[in-house]
Amino acid sequence: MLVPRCYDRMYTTFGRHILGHVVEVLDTVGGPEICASNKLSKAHIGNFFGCLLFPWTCGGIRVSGVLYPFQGSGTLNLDLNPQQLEAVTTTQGPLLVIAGAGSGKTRTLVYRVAYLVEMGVVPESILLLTFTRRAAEEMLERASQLMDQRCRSVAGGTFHSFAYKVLRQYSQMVGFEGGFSVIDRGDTEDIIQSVISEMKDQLKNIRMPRKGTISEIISKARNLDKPIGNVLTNHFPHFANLEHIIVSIATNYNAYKSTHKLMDYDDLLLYFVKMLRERPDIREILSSHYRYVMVDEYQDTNKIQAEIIRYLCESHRNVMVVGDDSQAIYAFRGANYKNMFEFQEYFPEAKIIKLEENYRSTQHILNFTNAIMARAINTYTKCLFTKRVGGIVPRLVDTGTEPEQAIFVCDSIQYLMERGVPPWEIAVLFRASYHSFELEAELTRRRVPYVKYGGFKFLESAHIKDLLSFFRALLNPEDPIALGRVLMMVKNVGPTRVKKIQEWLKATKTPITLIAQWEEAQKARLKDLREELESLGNLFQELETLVSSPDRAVERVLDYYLPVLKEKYDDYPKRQRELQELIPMAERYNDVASFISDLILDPPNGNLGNVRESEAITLSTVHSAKGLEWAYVFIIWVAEGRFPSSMCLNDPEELEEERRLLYVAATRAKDDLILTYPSEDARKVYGFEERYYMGKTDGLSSFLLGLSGDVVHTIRFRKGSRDNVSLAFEPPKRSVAQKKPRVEARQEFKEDKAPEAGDFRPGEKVKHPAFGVGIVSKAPKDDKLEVLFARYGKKLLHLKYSNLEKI
DNA sequence: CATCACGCTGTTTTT
DNA sequence: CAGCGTGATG
Repeated sequence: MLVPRCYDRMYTTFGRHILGHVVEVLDTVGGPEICASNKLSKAHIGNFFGCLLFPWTCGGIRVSGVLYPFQGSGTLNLDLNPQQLEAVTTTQGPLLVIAGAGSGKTRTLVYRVAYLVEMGVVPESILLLTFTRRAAEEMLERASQLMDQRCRSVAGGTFHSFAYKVLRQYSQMVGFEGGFSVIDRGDTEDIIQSVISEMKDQLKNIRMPRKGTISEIISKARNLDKPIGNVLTNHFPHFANLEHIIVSIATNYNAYKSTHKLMDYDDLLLYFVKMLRERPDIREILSSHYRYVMVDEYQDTNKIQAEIIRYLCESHRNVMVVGDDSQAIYAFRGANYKNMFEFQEYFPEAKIIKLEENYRSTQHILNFTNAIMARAINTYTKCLFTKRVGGIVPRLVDTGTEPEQAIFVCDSIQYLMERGVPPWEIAVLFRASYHSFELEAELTRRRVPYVKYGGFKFLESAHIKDLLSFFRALLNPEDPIALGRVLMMVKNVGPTRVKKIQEWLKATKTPITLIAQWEEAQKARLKDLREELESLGNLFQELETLVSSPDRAVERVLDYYLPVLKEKYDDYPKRQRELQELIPMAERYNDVASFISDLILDPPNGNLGNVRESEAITLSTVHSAKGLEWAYVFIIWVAEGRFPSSMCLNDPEELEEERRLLYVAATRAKDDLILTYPSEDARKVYGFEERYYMGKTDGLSSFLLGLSGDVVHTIRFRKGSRDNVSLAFEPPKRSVAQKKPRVEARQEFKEDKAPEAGDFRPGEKVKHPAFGVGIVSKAPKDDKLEVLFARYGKKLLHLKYSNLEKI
């Protein structure tokens, strides 16, 4: 007997797999014993619409071996809600999806890819544009698990990587006949530096902004599609008097790039859109190739990206954009969340779908985030709600000083891990990368492994740039910056000789391999120099034979470079290890050029491979945490001047973005959210801080002032009182007396023996130190076990980390 | 001509 | 604290 109310939850299970689970369908009604089960086959299901009807003809399903008769399946959270389903199945025409935090946006995109393929759309004609390439890869991976391997052929990536791909194909159309190389921000700054030194007679006695600031100004002007003067008055008023100088630096910078066949990140988009504007024929080719376009994180696209989308969809108008205006956090680099609303102007026939049910966080957390956003100046398009009950009210912890903040967070993390919370469910978020330095030191002292995301770039460290410049110089002999960097590594070669050598190379058209023939190096006095140049020439000669085996090329460069590295840095062992990480990365490529361009378009995150990710907690800037989630989230430094950043306090628009940033941070939390700030004067701790924050009031972030006690609980923490940590995590009603035996019981259990996989079977009742009583819902696999808890919902637990007890 | 030691300065977020 | 320019030294 079928229970009809389950229909709306079941009708979306259209594949053999639901998010990686093997699904079997039970033919008859009744208990597990009498259910005959059929493995779902393609034939059985037919197509998606066959699936829609499917539940009417069966008695229940079995998911990865666990039985879900229809009577109890209402809690099964593996499918789509009606809005998500509508977004998935609306494939024709423009579609705007406004998707709140944790509303299953990614799942919707994944299902939509799978659905399109299921409906017979050629995978190569689907284009999925995302914010990072990792996001695209993960979505396509999940879609492949849902459907089949065809989903891997879907075109996906960032706007920048897509632009690169297209521009390489049509490079002659944009005036780059022999192709081009992509440069990162570091290269940009190097070029600006050299442009400035060329212009230095014009610039004497002028106090110039730093090169990083100049490149920021130029980039912002281009991304906003506004003149430099405009950007200066709006964002850098103190440099407004330098307008004509910066404009001419920009002109020279652009000229430099085109003569040397270089494109920066902005160029990729700008040349792409320029080509689309001017060439209806190419528009038509692309538009007929990519028949279905999807864009994720649409609130963080800029005007140029929106224009690119319009051109790409010109003829078919099958475009779905997904975004959330309340999570727009990239205005500083020219993003324009108004694209979300302007979409309807260009696509008036667009269907609009809102996803407002949050599946991630507890209601307590949403109460908090809603309260933060309720005080925003702008009004946003949705309000989140959840069916998740239980959990605990977010805490705001005043930790006194910064060292105590680090101690509190470390104590808390250790407290949680001792109680079985796996490290990958814990994250510490902060506004700016350097905010975590103190915490990192404390974690290192206590040997708590962590992975840090955001801030410092692997690619920007000097040794990596050194290494890459060999390949740059190899691939693009017209790139004097890269070659210059290489030459500077040679002993007794400084800026002057670099310049002379480059001029000589150019004048005599000598290939780099014969660099040792440089006239001046023939002098007997400079024998050492000539030998150095000879070995450099040999290196390049060998590299030319290795262009199609990047891993061997990296090894060869390392042979040459490691001695230089040892000379240059005291901490060379660490740097050497990082460099060697590049070898396995290079192995995946067939040629050096694609290895290098991929590295630049999708730079790897900071710490590579030093810790096993499964052992490590996460530290991340809020920007880098976008789209991710953890059970326990700490947000540190919620202090005025840090979060919001002191740089944004004067501008209401920027302050508004800071607020959204805090919203993004808080909505990463599934079960528990803890905010911390040092209320006392932390300035005395660091001389450096003292100067910077002089005259500013630290103290609590204005975003958190005057929140009601229902929304957040305030706690004081001072060093040396670990009780405070338990206070922060345990409901106040529970007495200390009750708490103690629990801990002892756990220790006894530990002495016993570690639980084995075979000890737990689906359906058994277990007790978890932090989550309480639950029922095993999925058999152990790879030491992992899924348990359904009354208060916390489904949890994937690691047997090694969670002290589970059978009861 | 390269290199080193010194002191000053400005601190965000990223494809 | 690091990245920069400056001036002294080899």
